[in-house]
Amino acid sequence: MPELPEVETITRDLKNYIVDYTFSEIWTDSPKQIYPSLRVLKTKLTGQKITGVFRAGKWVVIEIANLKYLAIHLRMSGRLLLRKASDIEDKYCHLLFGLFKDKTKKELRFCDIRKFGKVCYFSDPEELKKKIYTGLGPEPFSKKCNLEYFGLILKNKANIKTVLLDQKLISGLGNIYVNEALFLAGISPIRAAEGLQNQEIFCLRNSIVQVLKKGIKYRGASSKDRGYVDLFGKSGNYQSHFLVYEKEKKPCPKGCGGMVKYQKIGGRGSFWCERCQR
DNA sequence: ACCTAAACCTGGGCGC
DNA sequence: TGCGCCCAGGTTTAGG
Repeated sequence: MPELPEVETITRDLKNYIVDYTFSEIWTDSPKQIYPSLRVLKTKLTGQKITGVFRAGKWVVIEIANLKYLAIHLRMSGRLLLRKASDIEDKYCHLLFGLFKDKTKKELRFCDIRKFGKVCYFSDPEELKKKIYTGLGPEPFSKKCNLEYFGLILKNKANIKTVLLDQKLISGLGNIYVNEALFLAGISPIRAAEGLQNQEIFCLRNSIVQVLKKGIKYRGASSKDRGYVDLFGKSGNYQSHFLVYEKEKKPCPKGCGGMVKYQKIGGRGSFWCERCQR
């Protein structure tokens, strides 16, 4: 259930803790989640050094010596945990990478109750581009994601919420942060994107940047038992700052006297205040 | 071309 | 205690 801030938190920690480590043994009990195969992963990664880690939308990308890549998508229930080899087993661990640097050993464990997550090996930057970046719109914090671009993607008959969740148009937003951003911007999730005024587009863009930054500041949202935790198994704290998400029937935090409404929109749970969000 | 629903999976929580 | 049903923050695919 990780969205941009959760993936960003994991990525930053990975960058600090696994760069310069070398892959040793690799184990899985869920080969379906691996692209192209466990065999390729073992052949191509064993003995290779990690040179960098970065995020692309909701993907964690681990860069390996000679421009090879390991791209990981956590989908709904995926977790990445960095453990000592001697640490007790993690529940629902389906893929495990042994790592070492000099005499220090670690384990990068990919855990995933629902097995929706994906771990992909790409043999060059071209393949990474083709398989990952082609499906991703610009990063919300990037220069490319300016007002002009927002105006462009919002020329869309679909409702605003569906547009913002579309990774091809803008990458990294998920259900939580869209709910929160629309509340901040005072825009109803059921509005058609194409009906937004310039002032509203301006406000929406600012709100998106604001909620994402706040999400990163609090190291992500861990609102459900089986939800997101960071690389060390620790919960984030953004859920304590939710304004409308999971606040059904609670008073509107703007104090308008209305109540937070819940309804499914495009199959996704949506929370908003009908008085403040038009 | 477009939108919706189902599928991918599992386990926790709820009502009976 | 146990069964059946519903739910989940993501994404893809099948069907209308």
